[in-house]
Amino acid sequence: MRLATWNVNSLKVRLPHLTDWLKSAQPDVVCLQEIKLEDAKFPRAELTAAGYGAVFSGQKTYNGVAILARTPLEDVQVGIPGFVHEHKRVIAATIDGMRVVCLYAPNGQAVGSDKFEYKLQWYAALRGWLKDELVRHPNLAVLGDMNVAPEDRDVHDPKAWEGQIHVSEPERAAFRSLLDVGLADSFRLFEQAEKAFSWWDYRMMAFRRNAGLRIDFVLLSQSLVTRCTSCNIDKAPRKLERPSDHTPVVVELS
DNA sequence: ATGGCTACGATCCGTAGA
Repeated sequence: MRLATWNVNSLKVRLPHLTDWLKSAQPDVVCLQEIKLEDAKFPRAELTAAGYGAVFSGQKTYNGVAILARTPLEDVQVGIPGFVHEHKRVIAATIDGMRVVCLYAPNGQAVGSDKFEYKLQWYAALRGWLKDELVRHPNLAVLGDMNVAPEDRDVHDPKAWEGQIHVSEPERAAFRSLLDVGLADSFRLFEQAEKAFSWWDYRMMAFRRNAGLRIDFVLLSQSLVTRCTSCNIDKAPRKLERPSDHTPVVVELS
């Protein structure tokens, strides 16, 4: 079974990239972030033609998440229970007996800003919910754009980024709190090349310089860790014309 | 040199992203 996450930065613009990628990468489940469209404009027909069912929670202009799957998506939940979700950042569904959670974490803008505080509150609520989800669903996969680079090796220039948004200690502690409840960063279960990132700024030729961050993740519960045989970042879509600034992260489960 | 792209919805610039 192949699971993937991809922040597409507008599903409307990236739909051709996505359908091409589904054909070549052949994932069974795909979590999408920043689809940036209202539910009424979700391209259901195109994805059905590609062989995927979908559940989604969208809004105009900003945010929006979706889960695509080749098999039925059941027990769909939108948002974190008890947390006001005026931003569409969370959707979960059960697929083949596995609970799949798709996340788009708040950006946070700048350390100390109101948006930063919101990001930390969102993470605290998320941690509490995932702790309960792990009890209910031993087979739990949490995929998405977490907007945190958890360690210095996930940052192209740790000195330049020190203390900045995405790498500040409160954000890293928030990310680690997800691991503490019983999830593993699947990417680090395996030997990986140095300077492996999942996002590069559109500016400053950042992709060409590999000036990126690793902020997109597939987190797995212990029972799924034992089935995980690989985790890879697929840089190919970032080389296309008009790419998303993020690339897919792909996990194989036996 | 704090900008530099990109997407969006509103116009022909502002907001947001990371």
